Formats: sequence, C-alpha cells, structure tokens
Amino acid sequence: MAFSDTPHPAAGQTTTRIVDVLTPVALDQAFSYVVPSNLSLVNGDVVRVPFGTRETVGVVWEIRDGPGGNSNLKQVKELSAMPRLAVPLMKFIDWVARYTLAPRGAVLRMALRGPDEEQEEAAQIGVRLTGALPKRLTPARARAVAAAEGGLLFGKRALAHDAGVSTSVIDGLIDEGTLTTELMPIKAIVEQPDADFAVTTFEADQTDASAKLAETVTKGAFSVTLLEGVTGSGKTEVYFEAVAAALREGKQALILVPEIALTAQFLDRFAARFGTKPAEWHSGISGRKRERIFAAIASGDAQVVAGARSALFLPYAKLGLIIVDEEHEGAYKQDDGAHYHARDMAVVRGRIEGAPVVLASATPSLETRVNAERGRYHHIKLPTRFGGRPMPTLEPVDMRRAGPPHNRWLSPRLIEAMGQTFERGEQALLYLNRRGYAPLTLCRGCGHRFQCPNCSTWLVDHRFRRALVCHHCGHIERRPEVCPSCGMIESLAACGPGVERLSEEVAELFPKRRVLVLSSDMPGGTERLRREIDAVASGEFELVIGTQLVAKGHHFPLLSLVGVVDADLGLVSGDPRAAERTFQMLQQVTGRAGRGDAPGHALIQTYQPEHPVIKALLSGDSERFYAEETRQRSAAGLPPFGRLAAIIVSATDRALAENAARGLARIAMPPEGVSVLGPAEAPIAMIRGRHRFRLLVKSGRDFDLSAWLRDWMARAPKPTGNLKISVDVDPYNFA
DNA sequence: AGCACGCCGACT
DNA sequence: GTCGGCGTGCTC
Repeated sequence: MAFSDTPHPAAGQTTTRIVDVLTPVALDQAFSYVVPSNLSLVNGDVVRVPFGTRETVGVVWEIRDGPGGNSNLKQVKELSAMPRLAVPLMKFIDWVARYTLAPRGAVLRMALRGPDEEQEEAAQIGVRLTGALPKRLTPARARAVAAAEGGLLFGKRALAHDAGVSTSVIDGLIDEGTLTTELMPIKAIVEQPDADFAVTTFEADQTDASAKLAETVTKGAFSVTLLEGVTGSGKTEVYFEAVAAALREGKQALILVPEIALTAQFLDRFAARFGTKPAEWHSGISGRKRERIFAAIASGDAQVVAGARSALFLPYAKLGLIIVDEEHEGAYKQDDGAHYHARDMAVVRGRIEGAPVVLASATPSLETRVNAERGRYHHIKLPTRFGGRPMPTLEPVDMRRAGPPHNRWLSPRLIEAMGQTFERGEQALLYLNRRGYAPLTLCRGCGHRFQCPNCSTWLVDHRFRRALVCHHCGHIERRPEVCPSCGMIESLAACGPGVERLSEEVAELFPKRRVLVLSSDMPGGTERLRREIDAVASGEFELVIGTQLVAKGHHFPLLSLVGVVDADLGLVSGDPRAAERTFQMLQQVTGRAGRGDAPGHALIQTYQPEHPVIKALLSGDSERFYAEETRQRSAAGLPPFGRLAAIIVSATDRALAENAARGLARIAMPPEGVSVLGPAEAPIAMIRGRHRFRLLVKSGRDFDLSAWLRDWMARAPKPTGNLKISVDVDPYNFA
C-alpha cells in the first residue's frame, strides 16, 4: 500500500479521463469533468460543459486519469467549434491572472470574448440555375431566372434584389427545381497585406532603425525594443518595416494602439504601405464581423491585427511581433473589472510566445526609459523629423506680465498669432485640457462652492448641457438661479476656463472663422469623433479647440500654430506621474504644429515660466528633464524604483466602504519595506453607483508585491454584504 | 459572471 | 392574493 503515493488503478479496473475545465466566469478555480469515451481531448480544447443549472463553454486546462466507475463528476458534453487555445496563450492567461490577482476565469473571458455567443455558423445559402424551367413562368419568376443567368452562384437576397422580386419568388423557384441551393463560400473577412506593396523610401536614420527592427523579427526570439522618434520622424513607417518582416516570415503581427488612435488615417497609412487595411479589433467591432475576425486571427488568415488593448488576449495562430504604439499612453491601463497595463502585458505575452516586442513613442514613459537604460530593452532613436522638416519653434507667454484681462484666457500675443495664421490660410489649435465651460462655480456672496456629493471634486459647469456635472461619477444637477447656501440671487460666478468658454471668447474675437470644439464628452461618440478628426485633417476647420484627445497621434497637415492655453494645468495633483504626464502632453501637442508645408510655431501660456517642466519643454532638453524626474522618483521609491498597488474597497453605501477601508488599513501588518497608506491619502470617487476608497501599498522594486497581496487577501476578513475588495497591481490613474 | 432561491413591498 | 425588487450562495 505504501509503495506509491499516486493513486493507481488496480489491474483490470477501468480508468476514466478526467479534465479540469476553466470556465470564462469570475472564478479562479477549474472544475473537473469526466470525458465521455467517444471524445479524445487535449489541453486547450474548448468544450461545452454543464455548469450549475446552465451550460457553458470552458477550456481544458489539465488532463489526468481518474478511477473508473461511478463518480460524482459531471460529463463533458461536447467539443466546441471554437479553435483550440495554444499552450502559450494558456500560460499567458495563468500569468496575467496570478500577477494581477484576477480570477483565472475572468482573464480567460477576455481571450474567449471574440464570438458574442457561440452561435451556430449561420451559413449563407446561395442558389444556382439548374436549367429546368418552372411550370408557370410568371413575370417575376422570369426576371429572377434572367438575373441568375450565367450558371454562377448567387446569394438569395442579392438575387432577389437584383431581379426586383421578393425572396419568396426565389423560394418558389427552389421548390420548382429551377434553382438549386448550395452553401455560399464564406467571403474572406481580411485581405492579405503585401510586404512589398509600396516600399517606403527612408533616410539614413530610418533605414538603420527599420533594419534593426526587421532583424529582431527575423531572429524570431523574444526581445523588447524601445523605438523613440520625435513627432513626424516617420516612426510608424519604420515599425511598418518590422511588420513587413513578420509577413515575410509568415508570422502574424499585432499592432496595439490606444483606442482613439485607430482612425481611418492610421488604417489608410497602413493600406498605403501594404495594399490593404489590417484586421481591426476594438470594442466597436461587434456581431458577426467580430466573430469572423476572431476566427481569422485563430486560423492565421488575419496576418496583421491593429487593435485596442483587448486585442492582446486574442488566440493568434503564429504571433511573430507585437508593436505597442504610443506606449506612454495612460489609456493602455485597464481599470474597470480587470486591472492590467496592456503595454506591460504585451511584453509578457511576447516573452511567452518568444516574439519580439516594439514599444514606440515620441515621449516614452519613464518606466520604459529606465528599462532601456538598464539594458533590458534595446533603444533605437529617431532624433529628426522626416524630410528635414524643422521642429516647431516654442515661445513662452508669461501670463503674469502679458496675460489677458480679467475673465479672458487668450493673451494678446496668442490672439495676434492666431490672426496671422488664419490670414495665411493655415490652421490653429488651442489646447486646454478641461472639458465643459468652467471647472468651478462659486457664490460671490458667501463663497459657496459646488461640489460633487459623491466624490472629492468640484462640479464642472457645462453650458451646452445647462448643467453642473461631476467628471468623476457622472453626477449631474441643474445649475440653480440662487445660491443654495445663502439664497442670494444671481451671485454665482463661473471660475476658470473650459473649452466651451474658450469657444465663446474665440467667437467674439474671430466671428467668421470655422471653429470646432473637440472633447471626449461631445455627443455622437467615438464614431463622430473620428469623422471630425478626419474633417480637421482635410482642412474643413480653421481653428480647433480641444482637450487631450487632440494631442494624440493625428496628422493635421495644415496646422501651423498650437496655443497651449494653460501649460500649468496638471502640474499640481496627487499623481506621482503629474510632471511626466504634463511634459509628455505638452511635447505631443506642440509637436502637432508644422508637419505640413508651413513651419510650426507653438505659444505656451504659463504663470510659472521657471517651473522645471516648462523650462525643459522650452529648451527642448528632454534628457535633462527625464534625468531629474528619474532622480526624484528614485528618491521617493516610486515606480519603476519601487512598486505600487491599490486595494480598492467599494460599496453602494459610502460609510460602509469607508469604514471597511479604514479597518483594513489598521489590520494590514505589512512586512519590513512595505507600507500601506490609509484611505485618507487617496481621493474618493463613485464609479457606476459604487463608492470606492483606496489603500495604497508601496514596496521596494524587487519585492513580489503580487504574492504578498495574494496572501494578504486570503487572510483578510471576507467582505460581507455589497462590500467588494479588489486589487489593482501597478495602478496608473490617480485622479 | 449567471442563475436560482428567498424574503419583503405595491399592483392586476 | 401575485409580480418583482435585489441580497446570498453556488457552480465539478
């Protein structure tokens, strides 16, 4: 009996195959099922299994032998039509789940969420003439027969439409034997990009860089390369050469972009190089299209995928390259539900798949820079603009001395420059990272300030919507006539500018000019936004007033002047990345100017021209800025010189969440070198009806924070009621 | 994450 | 008297 500690069935006794199946639900646990004798399964197979009262898909995570005979396990129902998950993808799912402390099922869900539901392939039926004529040839039938001439296969609906008859006429002809039915061949959802379609002519820098990138792809091993290229340096075209190399190797390439950057412009640039657009993947792709692209990615037919962060979890058949465009973008951080940073997970997937990763940016994040300096990443620089175009000239406007009059926001110097730009027939851009009309409303009588009842923020005046809005939780209320605190009439004053208020000022100054306000809260959603961005590029507007989103990789060839309305905005906040972000944002937005034929100019309105961020921007010395920022982060033990995590405590009841957060902070008992900061340190917010408080956890760089948190979460008291506790490893957004 | 069970409020 | 709100607990 003591010979073996593994249960081994006695001779003659039957054994059964048992599989551990991971289901795409928010559970970490896999469930065991008996495999029916007519099924032969391997790891990664997608199966249908009974699950509670319902049935669900799941993935075979492990196979083992179990004792035969009756067991209390349920049986696998059948093999699903979905493609099998490759081992590297399964490893990736396990890794991400472990690192982010998400249940494995929740991560699996992201990898299976291609098909909306596992609906049967709704095969399209085609019809073809048999030669036999119907007994009664009515006029409608005659038209249909004429339209079907040529012996080709026609879609039922298409034929009915061509002949000007209804589909019932076609059905009648099928019954008569005049038409036979066949399955329509499924039209390809993606076309094959051609690596040699239109080879770009490069200058020396670009040629070297693209050759180096292509080489990493040809080697076919994991590596990470930071591709740093100033705006207009041809960065995109350079990494396209890595994509071309992947195509030549017969491998797939994934280009991750921040969602908003997936514009017609980007796709057109790709098509100009490769002859066709890449497969597109983001939340807006739905239904049957989503399903088919998913299948094409799994089969390898889709050779290049351009997608938002969710594209990272797709089942690529032969992934040979991952590009993360605009790698510094905060939008790569997913915050709802699963908490992960797509850039970092891209590096992990590359490592597991044995594929090279390219991180591209004009303003790389400090994390990535440090990795490059430490030699963990290769570093390729494109220091000059393509075609010898000069960088825009930067000019500060000291608002203390040369600012506008009270309740005006544009300095005389900026107004003058705008006028000159319009005279020359060029475009100007005003950048102000503030949605709405005014960020704060107060009572001149008693000083009352309108604050969100749920969050630690002021309510923003939105004149277009005639309301006061919380930008955090969406709380909205009417702007009252009288002060709710002291009852004074007409005493409420809007403080500070938002893009709406700027457009009012501009309308007075330049009543004839065509102005577009671009902000993420404008009605019409992403689709309209993309159209408007394309309209700007084609010159339909003379002035664009915009928030952050105008700073992101769009190419506006007629834009020659950028006015930064308030460069100091964003320098004060509790965000440890505030300085870095402001610097990057200002570099990106001023870099928009002068990428066409006109030379670019940027005016920087600031009240603190001596601030290190502003000085570094004006001098163009980003190396010095980053060196100083790196030193400060290092001294403070902040990422990447230390690790951060957030424990998020949420409940629909505010007091419940707050008390729980305090309680957890008290019992935290962190080991040496780890500190837990209480809920008072972080701003509170309400998200989707739940009040959330955060505990910040700090540790040294080499500490396994995920492991400690897992252990800690396991020991922490189980949340009761509607209280929820989740963890955000490597939090990014501190607003 | 679903889905059922279960225990309290306002309607045909 | 039922319909239905969402709290709680379970899924091999």
